[in-house]
Amino acid sequence: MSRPAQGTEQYPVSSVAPEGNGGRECLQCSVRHLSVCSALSCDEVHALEQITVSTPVAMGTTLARAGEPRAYVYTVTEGALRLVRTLADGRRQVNGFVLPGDYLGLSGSDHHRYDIEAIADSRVCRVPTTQMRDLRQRYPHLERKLLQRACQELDAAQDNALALARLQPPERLADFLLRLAAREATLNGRSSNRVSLPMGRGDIADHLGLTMETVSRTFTKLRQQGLIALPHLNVVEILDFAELQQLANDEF
Amino acid sequence: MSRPAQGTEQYPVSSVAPEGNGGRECLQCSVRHLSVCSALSCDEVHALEQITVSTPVAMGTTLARAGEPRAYVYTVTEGALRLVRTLADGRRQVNGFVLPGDYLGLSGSDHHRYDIEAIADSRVCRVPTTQMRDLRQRYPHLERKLLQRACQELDAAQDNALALARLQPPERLADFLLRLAAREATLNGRSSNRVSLPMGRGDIADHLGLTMETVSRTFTKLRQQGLIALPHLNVVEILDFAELQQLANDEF
DNA sequence: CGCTTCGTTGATGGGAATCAATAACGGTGG
DNA sequence: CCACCGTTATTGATTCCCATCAACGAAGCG
Repeated sequence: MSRPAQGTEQYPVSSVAPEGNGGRECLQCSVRHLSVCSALSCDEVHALEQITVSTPVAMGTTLARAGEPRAYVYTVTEGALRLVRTLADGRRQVNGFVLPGDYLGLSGSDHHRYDIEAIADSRVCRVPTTQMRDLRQRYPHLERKLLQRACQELDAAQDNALALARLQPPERLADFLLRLAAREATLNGRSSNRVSLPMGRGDIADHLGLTMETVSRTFTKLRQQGLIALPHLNVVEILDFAELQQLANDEF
Repeated sequence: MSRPAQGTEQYPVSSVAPEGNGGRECLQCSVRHLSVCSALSCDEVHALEQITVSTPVAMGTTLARAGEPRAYVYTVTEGALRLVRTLADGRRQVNGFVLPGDYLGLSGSDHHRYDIEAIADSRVCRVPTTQMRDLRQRYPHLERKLLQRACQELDAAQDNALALARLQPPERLADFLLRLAAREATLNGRSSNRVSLPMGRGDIADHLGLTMETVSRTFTKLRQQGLIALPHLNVVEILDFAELQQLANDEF
């Protein structure tokens, strides 16, 4: 069940230190993950802190199920989750992967539209939707940040649609890897050629609209072409960034 | 060129009547198309009105091109437009169709990400992005409405991604037709079995990630199955709503 | 060390893309 | 009103690629 007692996280230390209990240790996530630090005053951050609950989520756990009322919004501080939709006949779509820094709660529906499943031991910050609503009304800055974020996600969703509609398997995979790399880069502050894949091949397939076999073959192909290396199953090393970008039609 | 001098539009009449010039005749679109009538005060509506310019856009005209700076946001009051992205090798994606009531301007980028092309003689209301920014800051209601709209579009974009990733051609087309029908229904206030298709087969194909031939064949198939009829090329009559919904995996 | 799960590789078939030809539509001018 | 033409849509024949089915191999875990 893994409550990883690690000290490796390197958040920027805030003036209010975490105190180790659930209700307190999440100031960082509020600041970091809603990206509101520049927009919120000290009072406002305190208000956020009051209603934020940091929760560990073990790998394999389902945080929410499609159709359930959306009682909470979340920000993710550790680990990785997937957003899954399953059709009646078993066809599966992974709409996206939720990584540290991501906000879960931008939806027009008051019910969950996806299963939210932890694919690694994770930690999320939980805020009741009702309180989030109050908070948004109280702090226009917050609403502005959320709108900005929603617009960015909209752009990303549209890029994804292009990939699904018109790109070939190798192009899709290249696009996917580059996006992952970009996310890791912004998250860590530094760019690296190594990208970790917390998700399995099947998840990648269901995200890219392919089968697991095709994903596997495509990995092999990219490896044989010298674009990437696979030092471990879940680690990709990007060998030829430029070529990969060209393959992914990265002209934007 | 077509400046359709028609009197068929049936907007709810507001207290400030249109005066026929460009700067004035767009109160309706502000009210109707940003869906802010319930949120804005009279003063606020006047402020919107001041900076709104209604413009005719002839069929075939390109309103904006991908890569250009986003100088304006738009609301559409008449006609239909398409959002198009074209890859270097000619592959095309139609990200969506913009119909009366839609808002064009939710993007995290300060450059256009799509070509915006009129597929019918249209009319749009134009607001400079700078002024829109001011307005949003002044009226939190407006920002709230925009966030809500962004969330709805996000949901729609994700539904679309599911269709592209996992649905078969007949399912995709069924989904597409039902969505069009739903939009027309909310727009007209009444539901109808007749859906008009302002876009050509090629546009539908590039929207659904198929070829024009497959779209055509799929129309035929649905017609032969008795789910739809095609009284004209650009009009679909939905004969079996329930069956069509089931085909589209409309369980949401 | 054996088991189970997950990933890779191979062989085959189906379905959409492609290429090609015909048919329907819409606008124009006689 | 109708004949003509360009465009768009439909239908047909073929090809190719991905999904499917199946077997093998690798990795994590007890």
